[in-house]
Amino acid sequence: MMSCVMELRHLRYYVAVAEALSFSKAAPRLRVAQPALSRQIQDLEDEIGVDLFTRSTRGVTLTAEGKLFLDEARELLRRADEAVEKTRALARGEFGELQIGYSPSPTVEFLPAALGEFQKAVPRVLVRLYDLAGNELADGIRNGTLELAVMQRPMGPNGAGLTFESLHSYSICVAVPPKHPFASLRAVSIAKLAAEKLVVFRRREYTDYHALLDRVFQGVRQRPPIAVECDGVSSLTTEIAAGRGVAIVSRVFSNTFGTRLKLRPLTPAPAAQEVGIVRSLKGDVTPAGEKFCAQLRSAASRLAK
Amino acid sequence: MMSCVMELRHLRYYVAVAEALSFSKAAPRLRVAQPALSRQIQDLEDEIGVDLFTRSTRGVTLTAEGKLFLDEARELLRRADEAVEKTRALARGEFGELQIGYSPSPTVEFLPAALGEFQKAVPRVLVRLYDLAGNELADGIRNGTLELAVMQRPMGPNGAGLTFESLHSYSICVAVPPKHPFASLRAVSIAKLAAEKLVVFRRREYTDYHALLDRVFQGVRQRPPIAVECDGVSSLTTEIAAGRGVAIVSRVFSNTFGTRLKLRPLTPAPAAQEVGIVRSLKGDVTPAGEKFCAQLRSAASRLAK
DNA sequence: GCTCATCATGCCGGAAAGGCATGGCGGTGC
DNA sequence: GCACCGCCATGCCTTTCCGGCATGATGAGC
Repeated sequence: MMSCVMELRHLRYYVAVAEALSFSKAAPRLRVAQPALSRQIQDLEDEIGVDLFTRSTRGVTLTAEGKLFLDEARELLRRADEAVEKTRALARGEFGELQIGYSPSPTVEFLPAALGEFQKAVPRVLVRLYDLAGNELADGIRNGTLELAVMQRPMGPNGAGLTFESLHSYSICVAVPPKHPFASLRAVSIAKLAAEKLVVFRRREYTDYHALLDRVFQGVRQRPPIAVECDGVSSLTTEIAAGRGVAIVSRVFSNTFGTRLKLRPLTPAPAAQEVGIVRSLKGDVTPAGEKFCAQLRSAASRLAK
Repeated sequence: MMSCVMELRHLRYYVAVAEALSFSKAAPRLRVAQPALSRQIQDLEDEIGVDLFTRSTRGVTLTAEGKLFLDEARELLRRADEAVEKTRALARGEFGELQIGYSPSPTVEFLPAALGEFQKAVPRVLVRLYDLAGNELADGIRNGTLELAVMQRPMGPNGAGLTFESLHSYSICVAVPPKHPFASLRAVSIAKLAAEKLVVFRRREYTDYHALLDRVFQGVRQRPPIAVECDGVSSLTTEIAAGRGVAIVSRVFSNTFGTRLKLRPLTPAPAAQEVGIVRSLKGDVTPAGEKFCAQLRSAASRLAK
């Protein structure tokens, strides 16, 4: 009986014989005796129902069908190796897709570097970055859309079902124009802010920012009045530089402001803004995700220096 | 020892288990006992070095790596089937490429029909047609560039190493304007042509045509003078219709000339122009080529009616 | 806690692949 | 033209490994 079905072994043998154009040459390369090879190729030809070789006493030549099948067999073997390699790479975290959420502003000092190094280290991982608001990031992780997020520590109900790993802390400061009286102080007491006007981000888009403000002024009798709400960092910078007021921001903005504004610490110092990795409590992180986290930690630790 | 290498069997088993999400469900479908399946999948996982299933007592689920590998395995099996099928199709003459040379003019009455029917019957065969001069066709077949050619019978040294199979014969006629005295005759004797002027195809491009002329006027004392050489059928038609002379052509042009010219047989009738299939004496014709020849014969035989 | 379903393991039988020896067949060289 | 050599095919035996049966281990459901 020859109810034998085609196996990859047949293809491996076939390619070897077709390349050597000889059974006896191919046999030792395959660590197999020539008669065994002979029979395997016969089985293959029986299975296909087509002669792939024309045998002669001087060796073998490929038939037209044999040439076609050689190409196909090579391709199949290549793809088989590739399939295994891809699967191993996925398990090693060197292949696949990564859905990552982030808040741009607080992560600007280390996320770009981490991402660049990650892509250089494992170029076969496709990283998709999602710039979302804080609660959207948290929801995305909970429902599995996002594997992890790089952002400030989630507060209150927003953090349910999530874990937070702090990578870096930014102290809370007051931003003032260079000629403002505060600029010459080493630190500014929160009480003194009552006499200033505040430039803030819009409450609508920046709820986390306003939560921060609430924490800073917690227990203060009179909060400073709001001079203007801004829709972003650049307009905030302009407003303050123009003297419309001062702003409460984290030290992460020091690079953004450059020499246009001065940052002074507050006394007593409010709780610092923590920035780090948020992931689901239960859902697993893929190996690629773990590698990305490691890269984030590395980039953030260099930042501390 | 588990020196087992991956075989298609592993992939077939894997896909079945992954689709059933159960060893015991998949086993009967594969006509295999469940323990055997179990072990084959274990071997596969060992070979890859990655867990593809997460086992539980209720069944199995795919890991992320398993999902990827399932896609890859399905694709591999599909391509393996395809490879075998393609090879079989090639052997049946239902797949591949066909390099075919032809002379357009003498084959116009059956080649287009044969080609159309062939493409309808075996659409997976890509037919490449080469419109070449007679000697180029013969050379192409001898050096293997062309598998066969559809053309007039090769004459003299041009036919060395080739076989010719006649499909249709066209008698040799004289083409005259409708008002020419010859038009009222039933046949024209070759001797009478001496008083006419000849419109001919250019010797440079139409060596076969001039060989035909030589045969027609073989043994004739005085050949008619050549009035003009034309570069194609349309200019030849125009010249004759304008009264510049008459032409010796095969009856295949009767459709081309329509009512603009009249064709009259010659007496004594010269050897007819045979049109058919030319192939190499030794080189094999592929199955697809044979199929094409059969289609040509079929189309040509209908022509005779 | 018992039962049931599911996957894993041990053991054995058999089919298929592999190895060795040999036969058949052309081509080469003397 | 004959002997020799190289190559592929075949016969026979051995080995390997896959498959089947029986059974164990484990967790879910009642």
